[in-house]
Amino acid sequence: MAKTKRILKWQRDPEGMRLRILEAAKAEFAAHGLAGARVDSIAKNAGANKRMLYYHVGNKEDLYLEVLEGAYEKIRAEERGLDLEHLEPPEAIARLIDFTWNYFIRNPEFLALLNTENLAKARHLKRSTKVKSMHSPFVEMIRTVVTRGVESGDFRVAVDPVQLYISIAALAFFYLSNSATLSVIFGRDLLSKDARDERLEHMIALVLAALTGKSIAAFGKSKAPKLQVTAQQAV
Amino acid sequence: MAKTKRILKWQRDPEGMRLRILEAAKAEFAAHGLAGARVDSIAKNAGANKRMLYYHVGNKEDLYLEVLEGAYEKIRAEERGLDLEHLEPPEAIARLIDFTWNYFIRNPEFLALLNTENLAKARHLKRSTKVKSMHSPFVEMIRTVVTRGVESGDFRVAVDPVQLYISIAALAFFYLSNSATLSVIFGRDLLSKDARDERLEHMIALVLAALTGKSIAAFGKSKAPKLQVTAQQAV
DNA sequence: GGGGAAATTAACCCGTTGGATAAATACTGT
DNA sequence: ACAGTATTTATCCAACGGGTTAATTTCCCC
Repeated sequence: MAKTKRILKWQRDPEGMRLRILEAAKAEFAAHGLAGARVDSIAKNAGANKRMLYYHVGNKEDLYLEVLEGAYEKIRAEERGLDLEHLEPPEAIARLIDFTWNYFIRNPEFLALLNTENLAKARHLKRSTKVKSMHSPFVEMIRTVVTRGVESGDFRVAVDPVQLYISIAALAFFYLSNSATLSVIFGRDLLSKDARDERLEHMIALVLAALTGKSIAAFGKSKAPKLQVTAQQAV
Repeated sequence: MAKTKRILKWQRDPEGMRLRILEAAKAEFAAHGLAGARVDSIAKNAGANKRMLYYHVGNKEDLYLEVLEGAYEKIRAEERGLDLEHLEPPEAIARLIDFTWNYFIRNPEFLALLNTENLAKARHLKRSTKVKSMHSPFVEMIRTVVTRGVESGDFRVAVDPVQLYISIAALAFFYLSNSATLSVIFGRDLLSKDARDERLEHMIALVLAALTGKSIAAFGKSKAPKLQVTAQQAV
């Protein structure tokens, strides 16, 4: 064992390399869009060589699609863990809003990637086999909550779960995705802690007030637990 | 006057040329983003040549900023014509939603441009002198409506007009801007006539139900006048 | 311990793109 | 008719950017 300790110029690590490439690609595509992303920049940030991208994943568009699919998989996986079934319907909706909001805050690249894909008119997503099947379970989950809410008398309406989900996503997504321009226009920092707390309360109050028709004093799951907010104050 | 009828190879039309350039640039930036836009393509679609872009406007980024400023000016101008002052507050809100929705539908490039600018973290907008001042009047207009609504008893809450405006814009913007990916995911065509009508009703019902706490049978300004919708059905 | 596939590097290729320049030509108001 | 302005045509170019080729290194299995 008295071998000469060879100095390795590099180590083999295909899985790790692949992950680093996808991570760097996600950041690059999110920061600059598909057209603005630079393959060389991805390689460098992955601590790799441009050749590696093509070796492990494929060309720029393959890379992009894989990043996009990964992003969808990630949020759907977390959504599955939400477990809204055994919450009171209003609480379940509040939790859904809270989760969506915080997921978007924690994963700003997700927003940028979706915008990029929509600029491309979902051209890549349409080609994806993985993504299409991932969503129906989640819609059913929301439908169940709404149905339970109507039966229990908590909700006065049977909302289309797709409309409801889109609205919840919209309230969070637009605010965060467009915070840069909105902050300039309104002359406020919309991403400050206070502004974010205020927004979350506003969204929950808006949706729950519409669904229940009541003021919502103690739905609890708000990220600002100190403030006991009523719909009167917070919509 | 027996002049030779000269055959003109081209006409002078600096203003027209400038407009065509900006129009073509708007389409190009909206379709491909800032990085994806091609200066040569803009020139061709403007019926001009590349030299003219630089002669009349400037480089690519100057061109982009001018397009962006023009887009903001246009929507603010139309908003000023909304004239919400002498409507009943709930009707005023419904009209605002209706207008916002239809403006976005009529001007899809506006949505794409905003997304592009947010991808750039509002880098260009921050440099713009024109845009910053254009917005406060509009917020005041909404504040007035809300205040009137609270005083008249129509609204049970004094909403922050900025939050309200962002929410209204969000409900419309996200749906339309992301319609490509959402349509794939939910397996529906979200841009069909029926789907659009349904969405508009949903948005109005959601916001007005939250503000008024009542069912909203006849707020009238909906684009689907045949359907007399109650909040019960439409949220 | 060595052969060979797998992983990685380094170097190169070549079309594209934004931008600049020069010169010629045509138009239009005065 | 003239002068200044608008427009075209032609060309250039340097940087960039996606993609490829060939050589090199590593490491696993026999």
